[in-house]
Amino acid sequence: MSSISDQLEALMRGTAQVISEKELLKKLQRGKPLRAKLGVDPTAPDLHLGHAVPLEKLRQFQEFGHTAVLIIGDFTALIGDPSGRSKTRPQLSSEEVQENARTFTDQAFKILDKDKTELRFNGEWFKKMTFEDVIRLNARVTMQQMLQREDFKARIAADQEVRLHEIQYPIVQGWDSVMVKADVELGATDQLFNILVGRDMQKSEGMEQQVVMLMPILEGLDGVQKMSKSLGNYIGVTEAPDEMFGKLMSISDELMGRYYTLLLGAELDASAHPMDAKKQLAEKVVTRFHTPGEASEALKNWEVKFSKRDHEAADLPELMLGERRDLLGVVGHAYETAFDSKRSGSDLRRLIQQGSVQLNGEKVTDLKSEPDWKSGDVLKLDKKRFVRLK
RNA sequence: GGGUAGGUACCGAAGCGGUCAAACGGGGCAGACUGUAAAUCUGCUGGCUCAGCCUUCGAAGGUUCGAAUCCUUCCCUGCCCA
Repeated sequence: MSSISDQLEALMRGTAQVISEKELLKKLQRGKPLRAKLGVDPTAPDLHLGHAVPLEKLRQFQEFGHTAVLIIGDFTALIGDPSGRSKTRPQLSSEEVQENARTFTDQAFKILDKDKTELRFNGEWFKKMTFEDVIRLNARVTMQQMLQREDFKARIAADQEVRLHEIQYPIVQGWDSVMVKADVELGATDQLFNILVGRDMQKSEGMEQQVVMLMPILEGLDGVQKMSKSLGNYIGVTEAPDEMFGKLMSISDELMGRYYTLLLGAELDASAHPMDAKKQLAEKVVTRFHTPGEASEALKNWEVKFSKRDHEAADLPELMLGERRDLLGVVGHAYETAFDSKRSGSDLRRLIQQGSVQLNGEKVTDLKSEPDWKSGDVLKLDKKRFVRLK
């Protein structure tokens, strides 16, 4: 068993802000397992590496014998967290939320130890509330407090709308902390405000206040904006090894350092060649969500496909020709069947005319031509997509 | 409720009767260069049976040879006042 100070040091690692370390120490010294809370909204059905950052921290708590309390915000998702938002989040229907919640938890347990996780849905307590309860809950906070919040302030300053339901969000999230008696609440840095409200709520309930533990926000593939599904700059935890590997390889060197600290909890070895370092990063991350075997397979595949550009040897999706034999038709068919991606005709035309499409390494730009398709031919669609004809 | 400013393509933002599928910027995609990187340069960025045609500028009507641009009604948002 590790000492309290070792534990504290490990828990503090990689955090962006903790309020406060002293409180955390005090709680740890008590020797009782802590209740570490992480709330997630099942707004998007798929988890990505950005979500993985706080989940990893939560797992660390589990490893030290604490209880992970994972709250699925089936109720809060109906509101939509305004954190970091410059506009109102769309509200989801209960059906969508239910559906998302399922896939969400399945994926979260790729990281968390399911047996040591207390899974809660906040609809459990909120759906029972009467309007009177809601009013009373609201009486606990002031308008001024809510307006202190940066997101709201900014929107108000920019003359953008702020809907009343949005200012309910922190109150609701805060109440979660009371209901699950959280000792620590984890979250990304944009959760500071929400989590602090939780502390206030606990205080007014005469409870010991939770420690706020904030994790940095992981930038997406573009290296600028935070990783999010809606921005399309994400790596999903369920993505195939090759896909995941490829995406990781496409990040900038600068971003790679971030990923090292936040995803691997390690420092980037500055002496290594950036590409080697990146390959290692990719391999480690893929291992985490798949298996070591699949990870090294993905590495090999990537090298064959992109470093050596040896598409003969690469493991590519196979394509059965469809009805059409003309270039435009085949390319469209390839996107649809091999990559499940529907593109408009104009889009395909553009791609072809701009020289993205190559047959066995040769650019082919005549839309209507009907090349002599042969089994084994390699057709490049765009930078990342290739198929082999069957 | 009163006053006022607005609603334009993925986003921001021009346009204010024809030359508008709609300037410009961002984003995205592609090409060149590379380490499938970044940066940079270039091109593309509504759809289609693509030298042509069809559908877009909050919605529905109307005026006109012709509307994103004018009129009417409606819907939505900001700001000021109450």
